[in-house]
Formats: sequence, C-alpha cells, structure tokens
Amino acid sequence: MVRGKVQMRRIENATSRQVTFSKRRTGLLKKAYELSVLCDAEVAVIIFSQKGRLYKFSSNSEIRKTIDQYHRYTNDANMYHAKMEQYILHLKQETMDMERKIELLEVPLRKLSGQCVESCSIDEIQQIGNQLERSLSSIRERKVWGRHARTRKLKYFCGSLLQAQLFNDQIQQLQAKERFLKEENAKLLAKRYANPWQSTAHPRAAAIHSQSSRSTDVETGLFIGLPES
Amino acid sequence: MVRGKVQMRRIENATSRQVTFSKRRTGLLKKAYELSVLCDAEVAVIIFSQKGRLYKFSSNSEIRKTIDQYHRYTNDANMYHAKMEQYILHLKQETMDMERKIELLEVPLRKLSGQCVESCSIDEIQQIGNQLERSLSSIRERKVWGRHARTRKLKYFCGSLLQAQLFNDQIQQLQAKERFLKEENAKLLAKRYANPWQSTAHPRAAAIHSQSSRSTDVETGLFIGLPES
DNA sequence: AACTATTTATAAGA
DNA sequence: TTCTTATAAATAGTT
Repeated sequence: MVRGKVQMRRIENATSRQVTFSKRRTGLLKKAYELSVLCDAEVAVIIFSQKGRLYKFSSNSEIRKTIDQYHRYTNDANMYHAKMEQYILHLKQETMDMERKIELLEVPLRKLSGQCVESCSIDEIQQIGNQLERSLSSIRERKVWGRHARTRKLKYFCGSLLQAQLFNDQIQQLQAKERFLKEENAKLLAKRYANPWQSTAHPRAAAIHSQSSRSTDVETGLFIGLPES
Repeated sequence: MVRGKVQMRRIENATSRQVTFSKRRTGLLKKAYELSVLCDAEVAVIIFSQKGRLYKFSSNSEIRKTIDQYHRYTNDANMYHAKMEQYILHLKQETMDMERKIELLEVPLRKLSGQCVESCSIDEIQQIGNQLERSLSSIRERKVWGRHARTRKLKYFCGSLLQAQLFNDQIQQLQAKERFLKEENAKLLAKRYANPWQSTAHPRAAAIHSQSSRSTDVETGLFIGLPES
C-alpha cells in the first residue's frame, strides 16, 4: 500500500526500481494511447530501460513518421541528417576534384606521348615540341651524368608539370612587363604632378591606383602553379 | 466531477477535447518525467496537437540522441543509416582509387618532362629518350600538315581543363592590364607634351582610373578560390 | 502477478 | 485558462 508521497528521485533498490519501471511504463504507454485517441493527437513515446531495452508507443502506424515530423518541426534536431548529407556532398566534391586532376594529368601526358588530339592548336603543338626537345636534352644530359643526377631532389612536383611551367613562364613575363609599365606610369605621374599649379587631388588618385594594382598582383599570384590536392 | 468511466474514443466536442488535451498532455509529460527520474530510464515523448503544435519531453538533454538510439535499435530504420554509411564507404573507396590513379599518372609524366628521379636506371633513361624522340617526330609531322587541317580556337585550346582555364584567364587579365597601362602612359605622355595647364582633363582621368580599378577588382575577385564546374 | 490502501489524475462545473 | 471537487485511475508496498 502507498505509505506516503514518493520522493522524486532514483529508486535505489534495484528490484523495487525494476518493478516500478514495469508498472509506470505500462501506465505511461496507456496514457499516451488514451491521449492520442481521446484528443486525436499524434503521440510518440520512446522508452529505454537501464538495460537498453526499448519500449515504445506511437499513435501513428509508423513511429518514424512522427519522428520525421518532429525533425521537420525543429531545425536544430535535423542537424544529424543534414551533416550526413553535407559530408556526402563533400566527398562527392572531392571525387569531382580528383576527376579534374586526373584529366589535368592525362592531357599533357597524352600530348607528351605524341598523341596530340585534334584539339591541339598549332601554337600548342609548337610549344609541346619545344618542351619535348627540352626534355630530351635534359634526358641526354642525364644519360651522361646519370649517377650524379640521382642525388637531385625535386622539391616541388607541381612546378614540374609541363603545362604549369609553360603558363608560369608566360605569366611571369607578363608580370615583369606590368611592373615595368607601372614604374613608367608612376614616373610620368610624378613628373606631371610635381608642377605647382596642379590640384592636390591627383596624388591621391595615384595612391589609390597603386594600392589597387598591388592588391591585384597578390591575388593573381595565388594561381601560379598547380593547386594542392 | 467525473461521472463514470470515460469512453475510449475521440471526444467530439471541440472545446472539451481541447481542455482534455491540455490536461492529459500535462499529465503524460509529468508521468514521463517521473518514470525517467524514478527508474533512471531514457524517455522521450513527442506530441503533436491537432493544430500541429509540438509538445515534447526528453529525459536526455537532447531528444535527438534518444531518437538516434531508437534508429540504431530498430532494424528497418537502421537501413537508412546503413545505406548512408555504405554509400560513404563507397565514395571513400572511389577517392582512394583515384588517388592511386593520380600517382600512376604522375610518374610517367614526370619522366617525360625530363625530370627523371633517382629511381631511373640508365636503361630507363634510354627508353624515355627514345619515347621522347618518337613523340617529337610525331609532333613535327603534325606541325606541317596541322596548319591546314585544324584551325582551332587558341583561346580554348585546353577548353575542358580547369587549370588551363585559370592560367588562360590570368594571362588575359595581365594582358588587359598591360594594355591599360600602355594607354595610361600614352595619355600621360600626350598631355605632358600638349597643354599641361588645362585642368578639364583631370576629372576624366580620375574617372577612367577609378572605373578601371574597380573593374580590375571585380575580375580578380572572380578568381579567388576554385570556380564551380 | 494479485491485492489494496493511498495517492494522483482528471472530467465537469464554475 | 484556472480552481474546485467528486470520482476514476494509478501505483507503492505487501503477499
């Protein structure tokens, strides 16, 4: 018989706790059922015993639907699935990146093997020819110095790719030219605005210009060489 | 006052149903709380009212954990996770395969570029040399009749290659900048040797200047990070 | 699991 | 919604 109010804390006696769990669990599930029927509400109850045994009730034929509804209702609880799918997306992206990288490697390899597809322009054929000649002379040199050449270490493989090299050369040339022209420009501006009757606004314009150009240099510089994996 | 046993069916009177829902919902959540505390069990209750309003209780700080545990426990719901994880494994496998493929491509490319690492034997160097010579003659052949055969667009000579595109774009950008700087220089020179005291030209120069700087900024902005597709 | 003394929940009315 | 109260229902402790 009930001797008084029960203390709302964990029942220490294991047997007693187990019995109470059994009784109250039944009661809870019954109450859940009644609520769902009487009030036409959607109710889901999930209970795990200390031993990890599952007891559940769902007014819906499939508890999953109620849980899904719950997920739809709360944004934050959806995180698990969202993260899962985000991770999958990330892996897919990685795969695509690698596919690109493979293409990137296959094309120059094919070209260096002499299988120049029709996509090659005349200029490019010329370039490949030059590269092959360079490679050949490097190889011939090595034939002689082979034993010593072995000790040579390649620090940056990326820089060794034909295509990247070609482009890099071109870009460096252009950058040098740009630097030269900018210097010229600066000199001219300096001469022009050294004259006393000019307004003070112009040096400011020059400053803006040089600043913007400098930042541009830094940004474009980022793309020299092959991207890391 | 309670007049007798309640019929276990939907309460037709809307107001009455609403009141009962409110009371029994409170009771259910309280019972769930008591069960979790007294018996040290994990309990989650999800209730949706007819209007779609959510009420919930969870003994765990995060109801999601209980739901996840439920998913893990039940077989059918486990399918989703299992498939998800299987798919992730599949993607990882694909990634590894590609990494291997990339390695396989890198080695011969390096060799054909003339950077024979120490692993190369003299024989191998000889072979590579021969291969290069074959490639070269094949390329030279093409140089001759290629002129007539294909007039491909130089702009997109490596069309599908991301890296090539990046380089191309960079080069174009630099060339545009070069053109701009040359024009600037020309203008400055022209002004210097024409009418240095005329001030009407200055706002225009400033305008052109700022515009060009802005457009440069926009262009470089496009190259930050890898482009989509 | 069954029993039963009590506590607790709650339906209906205000 | 909240309070009141009569009554049904739940359940702690015992067998």
